[in-house]
Amino acid sequence: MTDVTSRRRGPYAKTTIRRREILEGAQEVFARQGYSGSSIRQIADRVGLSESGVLHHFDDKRELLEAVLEARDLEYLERPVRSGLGIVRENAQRVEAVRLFAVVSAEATDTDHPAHDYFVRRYERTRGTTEDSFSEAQAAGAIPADLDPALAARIALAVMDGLQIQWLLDPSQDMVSAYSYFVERFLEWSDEIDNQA
Amino acid sequence: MTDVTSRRRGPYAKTTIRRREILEGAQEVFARQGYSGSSIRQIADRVGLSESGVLHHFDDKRELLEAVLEARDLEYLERPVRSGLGIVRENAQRVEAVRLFAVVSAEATDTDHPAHDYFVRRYERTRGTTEDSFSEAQAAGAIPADLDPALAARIALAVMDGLQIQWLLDPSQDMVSAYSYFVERFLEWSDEIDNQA
DNA sequence: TGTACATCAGTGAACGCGCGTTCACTGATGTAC
DNA sequence: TGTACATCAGTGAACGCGCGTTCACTGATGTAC
Repeated sequence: MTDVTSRRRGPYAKTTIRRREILEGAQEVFARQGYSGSSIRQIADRVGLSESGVLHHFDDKRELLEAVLEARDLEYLERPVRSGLGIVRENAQRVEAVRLFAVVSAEATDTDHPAHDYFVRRYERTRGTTEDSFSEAQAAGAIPADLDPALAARIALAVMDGLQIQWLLDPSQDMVSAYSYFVERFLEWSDEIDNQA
Repeated sequence: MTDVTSRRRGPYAKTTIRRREILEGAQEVFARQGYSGSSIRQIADRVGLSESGVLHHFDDKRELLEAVLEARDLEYLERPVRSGLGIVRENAQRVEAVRLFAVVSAEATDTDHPAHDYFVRRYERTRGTTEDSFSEAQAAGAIPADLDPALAARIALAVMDGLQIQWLLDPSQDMVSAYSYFVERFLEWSDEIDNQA
């Protein structure tokens, strides 16, 4: 912590930049081809490094995937709490991130997949926070009081994920208007309020 | 057709059975690990054949995937037209088929994937038939007349796909009750009617 | 009912290739003095 | 301000392995006669 370990040099200034570059390249490759369909070679080429150059910064392929997912998650957490529609609007501008989660989460339904536990936990967490938002919205009178917050949360997340796959297969499909329509009819929530959940 | 080509011997009786066995094994493997994550070796082991034994019946890996998807689709088409809820109920008993489509369709969002065109076409078709069902249901007064059939179709399919991913990640999640709740609130459709779309 | 033989089902060895990972190395960087 | 040197970033060769696919083959099957 202080001088005891001050013999350790610590990374150079370039390191942070390089790691970020590698993570960006890895995300693009993983997003397109999934984990098992991607190779370190492809990622290295994209960043302009050798394979061992990449492995100098990340111990192995698995750690690279975990770092990519973690980085994307942190980016999400940094932002203010948004409505579901706000998230969909944002996602519509970020194909790469959407593709990453859609492709890798489907791949990760296999219990042997390196990111299986990660996605199980992630869905639990997302379901929980969405349910809480719905409960709060009910208390505020923004959505119907008789709506089951737990079921509604699962359904709303399902709509998001499902629309994303449709959109990735056919980019001309408009995710935002479809989700907006769902919010109107299912949550009986006008576009203007658009604050939570 | 008749005697002109009668010199051709045609496959043995065993062939049909073997091909089916291979397709079943291939489906299980593809469903778990996707296309690029699976190997012919894994499939051959499951059926009790050598790699070249499998390739005697199917020219290459790509053709094997196409045959698996086609066989699954034919199976679906053989059945009578069912309600969305009926499909979900059926799917809840067939993890393997659900997993196959969920995993491979996500992988196939990449335009270079061998099944990309297949899934693009499949979604178009499914969207179309679902929309038609909704229109008919509206004419019959079974669902609200002011519902947009096209948007509702996309949303209903999205709910199915999204719930499937949640279910695959956590098998304790009940797809049927969640979809049933969606149908009640979104289509304002009581469980009893349960006939079309 | 018997037999010849074309075509089938399936094997095992071999191929070239890309994979993830290791290792010894070279040069750059920054710190301690 | 200068210098020694530990630690860094990154390379290139090598590894063992599994991959999809080919090919020549062996034996089983079924048909024609």
